[in-house]
Amino acid sequence: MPHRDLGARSASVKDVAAAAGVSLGTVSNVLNRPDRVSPETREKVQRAMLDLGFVRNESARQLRAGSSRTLAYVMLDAANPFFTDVASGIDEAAESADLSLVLCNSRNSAERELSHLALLEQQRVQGILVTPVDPESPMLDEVARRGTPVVVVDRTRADQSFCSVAVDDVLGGRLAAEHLIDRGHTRIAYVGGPSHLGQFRDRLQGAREAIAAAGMPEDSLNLVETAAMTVVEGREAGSRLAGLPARRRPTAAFCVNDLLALGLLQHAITSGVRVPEELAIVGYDDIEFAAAAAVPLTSVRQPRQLLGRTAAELVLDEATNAEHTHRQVLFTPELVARSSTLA
Amino acid sequence: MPHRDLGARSASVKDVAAAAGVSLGTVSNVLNRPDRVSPETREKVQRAMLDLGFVRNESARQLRAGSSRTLAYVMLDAANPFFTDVASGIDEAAESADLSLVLCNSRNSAERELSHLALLEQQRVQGILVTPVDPESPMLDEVARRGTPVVVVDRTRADQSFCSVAVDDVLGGRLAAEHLIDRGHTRIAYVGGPSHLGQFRDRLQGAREAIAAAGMPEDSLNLVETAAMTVVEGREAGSRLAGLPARRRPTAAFCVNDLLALGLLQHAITSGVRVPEELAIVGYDDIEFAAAAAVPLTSVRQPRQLLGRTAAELVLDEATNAEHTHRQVLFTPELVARSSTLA
DNA sequence: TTGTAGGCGTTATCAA
DNA sequence: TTGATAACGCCTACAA
Repeated sequence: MPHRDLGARSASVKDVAAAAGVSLGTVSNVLNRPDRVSPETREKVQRAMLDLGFVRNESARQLRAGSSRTLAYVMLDAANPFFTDVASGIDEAAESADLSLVLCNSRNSAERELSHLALLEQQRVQGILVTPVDPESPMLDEVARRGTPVVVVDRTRADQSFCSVAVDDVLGGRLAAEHLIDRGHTRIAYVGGPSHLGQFRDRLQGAREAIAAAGMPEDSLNLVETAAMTVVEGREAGSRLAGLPARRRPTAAFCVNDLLALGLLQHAITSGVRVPEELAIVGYDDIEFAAAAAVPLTSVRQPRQLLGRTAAELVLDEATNAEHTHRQVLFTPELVARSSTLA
Repeated sequence: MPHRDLGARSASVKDVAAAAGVSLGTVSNVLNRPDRVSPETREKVQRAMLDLGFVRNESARQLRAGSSRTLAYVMLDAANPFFTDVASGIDEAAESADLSLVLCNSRNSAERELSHLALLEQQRVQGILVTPVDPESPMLDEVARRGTPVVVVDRTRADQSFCSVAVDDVLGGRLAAEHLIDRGHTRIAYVGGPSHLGQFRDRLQGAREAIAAAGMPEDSLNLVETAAMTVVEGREAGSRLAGLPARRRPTAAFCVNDLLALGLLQHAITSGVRVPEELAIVGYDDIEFAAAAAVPLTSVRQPRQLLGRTAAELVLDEATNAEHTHRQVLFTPELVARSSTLA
């Protein structure tokens, strides 16, 4: 004795028409051009819709229309506040354009990313924003080639076959390292990974440039590679640093993102290492929690919301403007100095 | 001179059939029952699909099939790590069931929530998980009545007309207050808001029960109402507390969530108030950043991922099992004591 | 193994 | 103002 009709197909315009005693076309008119139908009929039809619990079938609608009213953002890691801020920037822009935004989380898995992209493409979304696991993934090209606008967010591609919005990571790395050098540090850890990530490499390059410009030896920079950019990995990196003999131990650490920096900071504090006196720490992203940390974190700020908003605008342009040309927007990061580097 | 055909309709099975020189049914077979078609034909068809950049039209597919393969979670605030953890629990369960999860963010706006719900309903998603702005919203009933399974996450309803998963907030409030009472505090601030939120009220009730059980006067609890549960509001609450004359100023604060607690902590630190000596702080949720805070935060932990996973299982049961009956699952919170309350 | 036909629900066109 | 009809793209019987 089932409690509920599982297969109960919901009412269609046809059912509504029958119930209201009008034709199917009239119902459609009530929905789409209410002014073309007399008040009484309109009311009768609306009454029937209510009674039957009529819900427009978006699939049918879209099939007919050919395109949807939604935008999608495939996030790399929804648990990282950086990306949720980017998403909120996108959301804003989507709302202004009267589109709704759906979020998909690839959780750092290329496979999940792939299946999300495939589904979104099949759903004929207006455009896809994506922070890809691997920006060089050929899937991105395929999706774009088949006609869905794709914009790469917070990453760049070697070629210029996409619109992208990103922040100058080399500059950001340079700013962070210069700041530490200015404060007199000569042994600096560079904490992050995995090392194949573009951000890891770019920020490292910037840091190296700063080291070189200061006339310091290359090995002033001590690489501490992590498996991921999470708080847990940051703590782990902390214990690795602590394991070094004091004379070789860095007096400062530049972390590729704030989650790592927070983990590192946490390790330092629980093991009695004073920050910044014994270990200065610079993070990256300036997420909200950076300022609220044990020791407020010096960090490299990126314009997160702006990043998202701009990406959304680009994808909309690509979706609606036949004259669209790809653009690679590069924003400038900014160092925010706080106690974690200021004695 | 357009660079691109905007309206270019993408290839359909019919086009593929024509290109491959087979019938439409064969193409469909290649897609859905590849074994029923000879290897050569199959290859020919696949070649054509590749050449034409064929992408299945999910709308058409769904229209035919009647239902989609996606689950949706309408989040209250994607910027709150608590909810992203819940989301990841849902995601896990969805993945096991071979459904894909889309996330929508209502950003605390009833209006946005409404439009997301409407669209999801029209899209005939398999089920909707939602942490509503207002659990009593009639829209939830309507959606459910029209046939889309709806599960309320991290909230409860007065009636039992939905499946819901939540955590015992009264108990959580009691645990937090008892902990502070045990540590000898007699003037405790209760920080949170807006005050109409169920969580605000339930946790407050729990705190009051603890106060009463300890034989303390009711006004041992000092309400500090905030406009939202964010870090910024927490800071603001801090300055309000600081404004009280010392003899009336609470020596401890119980914050309705960790974001508030982090903001409060941040204010305390920058204004030289020692935590926990001068002000003990308890948060709620035990988000990852709580342990990494300036002073590691005592907090009431909720089983976030489990919450999500359970909610997903309930909605799937409702979607597939005709014998389904609504259940209200209530999990038990747990106090995690850290330095912010331990001198 | 392959081809043909009908229908899913909506919308728009056209005729009444 | 209202009603009939065709089409969107896919899938599945059923027929060849």
